[in-house]
Amino acid sequence: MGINKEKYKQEQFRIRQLIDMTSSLSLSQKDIIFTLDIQYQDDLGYVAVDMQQYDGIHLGIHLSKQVAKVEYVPGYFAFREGPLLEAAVQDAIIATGYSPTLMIVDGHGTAHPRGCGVASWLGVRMDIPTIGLAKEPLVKTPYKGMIEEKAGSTIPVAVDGISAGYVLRTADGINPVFVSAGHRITQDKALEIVFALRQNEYRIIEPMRRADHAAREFAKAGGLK
DNA sequence: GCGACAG
DNA sequence: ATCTTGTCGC
Repeated sequence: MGINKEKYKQEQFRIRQLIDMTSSLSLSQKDIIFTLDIQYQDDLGYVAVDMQQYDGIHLGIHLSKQVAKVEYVPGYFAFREGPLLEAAVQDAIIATGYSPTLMIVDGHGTAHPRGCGVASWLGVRMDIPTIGLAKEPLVKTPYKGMIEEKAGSTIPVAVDGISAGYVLRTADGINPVFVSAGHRITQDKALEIVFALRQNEYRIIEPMRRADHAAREFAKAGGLK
């Protein structure tokens, strides 16, 4: 079963109009950040929602299993993973009582061919600020040989001449990551927050590493059944 | 037509 | 993303 790309494109264009990337989100030390990651076993997603305060205090991780109903197609990732993330976040809020001031999503926000990656999709759907944080680029942008080796170095990314995020070196001499606004945040603020969350010499920020690890362990345990 | 293609 | 052996380096 292939997906209906035309129908999804229209939905991406519709959501793109609703993206707010001019609001200047300012986080306080006690504001809560949810960082999301999923491990799959076919269409069964093991979702980990890491919860921490901006000051670094870890609040816990909420786990839930969600079923994907759409296949993965590059450029349409949000339609596969978005619904699982939304359900998992709702679960986490109900189960823990914590509500996120900001959510960090494993994937792109505006750094997308049609300016509407999974982080933007989720942010607009839930009307919560989001940041897209990806390990690989989706929109081709030159940065190799251009970005400095030093942690903190950046290269701006543009899609159709519009600012769409940054390539960010999170650790000295290590492959960069790709940061972009999801919703209700500026590109610069998204960059600033991701870099502030980098507390070690790892490429992936701590909350994302925790979510990734937790989802992996969860899938390993759940997958034995 | 060919290659590229978040997770 | 997932599958999977070996290998290099701290």
